[in-house]
Amino acid sequence: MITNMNILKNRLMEKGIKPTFQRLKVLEYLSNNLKNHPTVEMVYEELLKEIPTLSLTTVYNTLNNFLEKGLVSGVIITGTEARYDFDTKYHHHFLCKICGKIIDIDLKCGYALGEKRTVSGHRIDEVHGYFKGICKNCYKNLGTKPKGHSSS
Amino acid sequence: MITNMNILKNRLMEKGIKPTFQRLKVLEYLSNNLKNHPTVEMVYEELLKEIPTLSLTTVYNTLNNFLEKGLVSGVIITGTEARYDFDTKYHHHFLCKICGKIIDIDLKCGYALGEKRTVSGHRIDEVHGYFKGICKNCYKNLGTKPKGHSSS
DNA sequence: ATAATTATTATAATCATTACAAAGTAGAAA
DNA sequence: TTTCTACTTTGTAATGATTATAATAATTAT
Repeated sequence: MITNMNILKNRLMEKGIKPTFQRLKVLEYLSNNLKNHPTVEMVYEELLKEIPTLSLTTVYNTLNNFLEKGLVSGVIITGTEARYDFDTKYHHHFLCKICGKIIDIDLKCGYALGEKRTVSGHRIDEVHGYFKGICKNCYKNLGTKPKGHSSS
Repeated sequence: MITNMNILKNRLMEKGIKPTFQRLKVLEYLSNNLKNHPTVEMVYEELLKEIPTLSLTTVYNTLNNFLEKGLVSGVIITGTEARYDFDTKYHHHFLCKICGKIIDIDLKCGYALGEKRTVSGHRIDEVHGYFKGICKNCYKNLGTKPKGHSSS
């Protein structure tokens, strides 16, 4: 257990969110999956084991609520589904095209760090940045597993 | 007419794409809308005026084809729909929460410019970055139009 | 011209997300 | 405790973007 329930409860209340059981559980799941950038489905499937009556709508509502209140941050990277991050500190992401893993990236850049307030004169409210490519680990294994010696 | 048909035709052929009428028209539309970051729907609706038999599927197929061949770049920024950019030079975007306009942003950053080949040891294939906020113009007009003096 | 390949079209299917209304829950007022 | 009210959760249906599929059309090679 990385973070205990009382701390999570306080985090909710600080943001003016009533700490219901479902909300606590969603937040708990996110806090225990800091590196996974979970999708709505991932949160739902996992919590369903503990809360068999849980509704997918509740997970959507809860995550949207958290997002609005700045309790979590959203990661749009695959284009097909939203992902959520317990870590709200400014950071970027790297999506590996092979293993599908999403890796946190810290850049020493005033924009990436959220230090700059404007860009080209426009007021910045959110900064999003991501890379797509092949992660260190998959790249290393590329030579190891030949792609097959089918034809030619 | 920013770019003429022959140049566009050559661009298609260079990338190994057969220059059909529909493909040329889609590419022409993108080249004439460099600053609009059009959605599939925008391309479809506009071209339908010239090509009444055009299918939405063709626009999807064509844009995906262009994307794979690196003829255009994709912009995922609103989260609800894909947008396309004739300009494949590395650049970032700014989405104004008020007017909805997407503005091109050039950052003097090795990552943003696509100069760096790796980040944290991972091989970079694509770089995506965007800001959300209030654009210069909308911000200026904020004071001008009070939001109403309803209650309180 | 005929066959083979590729492109386009139309329709249906899919998938993530949102809308909506019913049912449940918790706390305040009586 | 009971009742009232507001908010939460739930389940189902609707939406909207995108993809799959199969039929038709056009192009290229034989």
